[in-house]
Amino acid sequence: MDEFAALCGISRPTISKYFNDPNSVRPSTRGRIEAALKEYDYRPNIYAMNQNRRLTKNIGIVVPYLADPFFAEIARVIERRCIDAGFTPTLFSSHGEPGQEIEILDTLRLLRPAGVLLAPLGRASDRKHIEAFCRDVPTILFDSNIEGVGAAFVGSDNFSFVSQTVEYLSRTGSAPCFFEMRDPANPNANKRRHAYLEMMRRLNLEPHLIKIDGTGWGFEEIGRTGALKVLKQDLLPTDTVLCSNDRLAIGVLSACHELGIRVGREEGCTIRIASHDDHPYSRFTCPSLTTAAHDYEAVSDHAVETLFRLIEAGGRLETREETLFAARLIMRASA
Amino acid sequence: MDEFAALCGISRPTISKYFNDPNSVRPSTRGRIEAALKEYDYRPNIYAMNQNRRLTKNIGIVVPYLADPFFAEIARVIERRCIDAGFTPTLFSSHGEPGQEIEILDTLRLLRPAGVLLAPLGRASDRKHIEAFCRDVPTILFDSNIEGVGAAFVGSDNFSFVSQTVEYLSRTGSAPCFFEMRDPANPNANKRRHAYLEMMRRLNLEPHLIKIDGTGWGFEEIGRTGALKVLKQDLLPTDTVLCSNDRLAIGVLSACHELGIRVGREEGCTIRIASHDDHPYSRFTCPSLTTAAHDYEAVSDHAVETLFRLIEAGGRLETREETLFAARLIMRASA
DNA sequence: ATATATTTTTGACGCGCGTAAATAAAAGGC
DNA sequence: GCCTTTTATTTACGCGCGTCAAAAATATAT
Repeated sequence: MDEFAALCGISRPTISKYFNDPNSVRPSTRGRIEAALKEYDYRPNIYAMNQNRRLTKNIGIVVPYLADPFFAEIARVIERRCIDAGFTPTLFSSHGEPGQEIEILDTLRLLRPAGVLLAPLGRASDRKHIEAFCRDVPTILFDSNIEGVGAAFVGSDNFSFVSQTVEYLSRTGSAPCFFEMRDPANPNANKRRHAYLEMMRRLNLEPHLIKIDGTGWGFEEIGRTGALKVLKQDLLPTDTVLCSNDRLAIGVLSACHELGIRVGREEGCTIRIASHDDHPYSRFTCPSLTTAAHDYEAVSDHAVETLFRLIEAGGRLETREETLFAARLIMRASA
Repeated sequence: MDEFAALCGISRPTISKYFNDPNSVRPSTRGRIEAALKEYDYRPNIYAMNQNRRLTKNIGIVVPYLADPFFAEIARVIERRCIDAGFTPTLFSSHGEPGQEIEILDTLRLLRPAGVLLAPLGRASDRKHIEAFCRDVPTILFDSNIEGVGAAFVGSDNFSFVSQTVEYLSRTGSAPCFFEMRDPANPNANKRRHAYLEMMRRLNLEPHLIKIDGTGWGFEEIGRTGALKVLKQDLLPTDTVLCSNDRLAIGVLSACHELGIRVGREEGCTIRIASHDDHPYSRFTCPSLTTAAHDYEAVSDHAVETLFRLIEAGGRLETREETLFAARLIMRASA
């Protein structure tokens, strides 16, 4: 920066000022700087800038598992929003490991981020550690909530998801059973089960929970194995299956195909399958998957906007906001 | 660090030395530091460390499109390897945009990475810019090659992929036509087309290329739309389709299902579909997808190991190495 | 105990930048 | 042209650490 300042014949502090806000210097000065900029392609070192700045332009984005296209997609949208707003996002994935999540938060502190958008692992998360982090760094939780932690939570309204699918399925055919992992790591899964039970109660229908075994993030395989077992033993209490999430449903569809069971609402189909999330691939499954869609855009936008508000407010909001977006039922071929 | 040094009653340079290599200090000193470490959970600021270090422990990982599970998966494996080797990887996605790729490389310089693992966008990449980057930063290209750029390239042998699928398909049924995008962004796609043509020549079979329109990274949708058009107009020259990659194939499968065309090698199926990549979802498609698998592990491991060698060698290798790993044919239900 | 080798400490400088206060220069108004 | 306001410069310090050279302390060998 010293060299560059010399090259444009302007003092370094003025250059520094320019990079913090191009409009804070006189137009003539700005012109000279920008002319020199074209010639000598200099750019300030953002990591050195962050060392002394009162407030950096860094934003941390943390997702639990990036190899899940759902998170990959939401991360992509959020990243873009941050860049467009003049921030420098850095993306981290916990890769499903609580240890990694802790490590990431510890590293993130050193970046001195203006704010963080955190989608926690869920039940596996170290609550105390995340709490401590949120006390020091302005943080918005998204996707999965941890009660009372972070300045705000932005996510989807699980009841809205399940109520729509249950209502639709039971209106157009037999009432659904609920297909889920026995021990789901994600708190949304529990909320969805409760929503299912509540909806069935309201509709005066008998609920059936099918809990399958399996751990980790390989949901498709877990769903497939679980479905094979259930289907082979003919344990399905109804011909309509509502899966907790699309990735499980993808596995169930695969199992059905393997067993020659035709899925859908067409003539000749013996089972209907629906699910939740509107996973990027759910429109390409065979048959395409009837599901309840997240309002990706709304969740991303609102999470980012809330973070910006939080940053501008100096890192504190008056009350902890919880914003939930309703789902949109997507009727496709599977149910 | 000053404070922490005072707390353990040891000088700051010694602490600094400890963090660079715990074994470089006397065991008794090390013991005292580690005891204090437990008590006062201090950790050095990696971004400040990187400012003066001769060689940082940073590694940059750049992929073209993280919402593609193929890259998400490979990034996950590579990240893990780097962490295990004591490095600090930072992951970036170009999100399919050449501008982003340039931006990422420019930002990456500032991190002063010891090395970079770069999977370029391909044809859309700004070759000059990447070349300039590689001159300054030790870089290994992976997945898609840019001739002569970077210290080495690690990828898969496209001929091995296509030769195996073509051989298998033509041996077990009618010879395949080749289904691809008209204007693929990825150089591997071109290599695969050439491999297809060459294999058909060797087997003395007539080649058929089916080129479909579409741009961007939404390959499934492109494949689906293209296949719908081709199938509806009955333009398929043979009952066996070899897709350039699995994501296109997922779209083709979806189109077939939509049109009631049964896919597979079983009785009653009218079309066979095979593909390349062994995408994480290809085992869950309906029917499951016959494909040629990347040796993910080998590519990841070798890329990382080559980078470590490059770093230890001071950033230069004697000659530019190109390592290609053979594919493994995965026979599933679709062909 | 002495000499030698090893480790640690001290002190000082640098990385690339932000920031604050005092001073100097330029712009605008009359 | 002079005065006031705005903007730019100078100077100096700080961030959290690496690194180097010289001096001091400690360990090892004899």
